[in-house]
Amino acid sequence: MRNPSSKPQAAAAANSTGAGASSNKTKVGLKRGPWTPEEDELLSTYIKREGEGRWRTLPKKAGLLRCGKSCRLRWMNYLRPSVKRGHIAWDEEDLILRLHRLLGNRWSLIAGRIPGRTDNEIKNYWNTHLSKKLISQGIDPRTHKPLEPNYSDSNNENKASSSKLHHTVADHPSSSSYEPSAAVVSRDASTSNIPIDGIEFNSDDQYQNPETAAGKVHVNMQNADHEGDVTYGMDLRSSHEGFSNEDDDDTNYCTDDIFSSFLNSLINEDAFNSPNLLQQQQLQPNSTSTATDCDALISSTTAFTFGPGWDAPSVASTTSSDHNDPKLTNEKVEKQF
DNA sequence: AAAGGTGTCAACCGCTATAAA
DNA sequence: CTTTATAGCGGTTGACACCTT
Repeated sequence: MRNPSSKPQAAAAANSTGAGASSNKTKVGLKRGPWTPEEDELLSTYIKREGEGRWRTLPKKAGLLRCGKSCRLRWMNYLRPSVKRGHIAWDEEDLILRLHRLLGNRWSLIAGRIPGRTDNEIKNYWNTHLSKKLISQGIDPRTHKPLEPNYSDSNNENKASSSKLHHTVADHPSSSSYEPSAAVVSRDASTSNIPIDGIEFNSDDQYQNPETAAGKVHVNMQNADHEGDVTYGMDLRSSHEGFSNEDDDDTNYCTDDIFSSFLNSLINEDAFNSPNLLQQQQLQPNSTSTATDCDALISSTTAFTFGPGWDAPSVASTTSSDHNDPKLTNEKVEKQF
């Protein structure tokens, strides 16, 4: 991994306009591009003294020639003490895979479940590593379903002709159909026994595609008014400090808690290793079984009228189509309840 | 060794949601 | 109700490092 500090210094020397600075809407007098150590110091010092927030006025007060948005991003993604940098461990990778399958490209939500990691980092990691990894294993990174047989080949051809493959592949996979045949794909060197939700690693250290894995859980998360959309009945807004929100009122706290439990349950292999769990719970709605995360799952699915019709892959599928509809933000999803 | 291709990641953009005035 | 400010999100870009030929 490159030394993050090297780039800003080089860029500062070159007075670079910075990455992604393609727009001609550059605001006069505002610096853009990579941050210098001096700017980092100014921002850190100011925020430690005055706290976060008021990003619009912050640059001026802190003596920075940056827009507030840029300051916020720099703080959130790089300077915050809680930001963990460095290689993403295999267990984190597992978690990202699971969460992505559940949530799609909800990077902030995913990041909120992985302490110290930022949405930007996870997004980058997904685009540069995981999507390619899944493709190489014959899995559509958007739907987490098996790719069509020729996908890989045609993809490789594209790879040869496009240096931006990791963008185009992630955003526009061509697979619209697939054969739900035994798509047992090999996993890399990791020795994890932790099954991804619905994806179970077998004794050969391979994971089985959710479509073929036993114990497929169906939870109806579709809303009649938004067929195909994912509708979570909880506060989906992420917090980079995990999932705490000090401003939450009781209701929000409750829903956030439920959502956390719900996600935990989905992530937790128990929920998927017990395919009859939902059914059992529904048959015994007054059951006083032990209060576990699975209970939270059940209660949340009941509370938010999730019927037995949702399967995790379809969530990934539908959510991935969501990003063609940017209006369906987390907040919007939340509001649907 | 040089040139061109590819991968990575920080930073940008446009957009939406929410709260406050 | 409208406007404005703020916060936050996902997608995209481009500089730089590394790899391959």
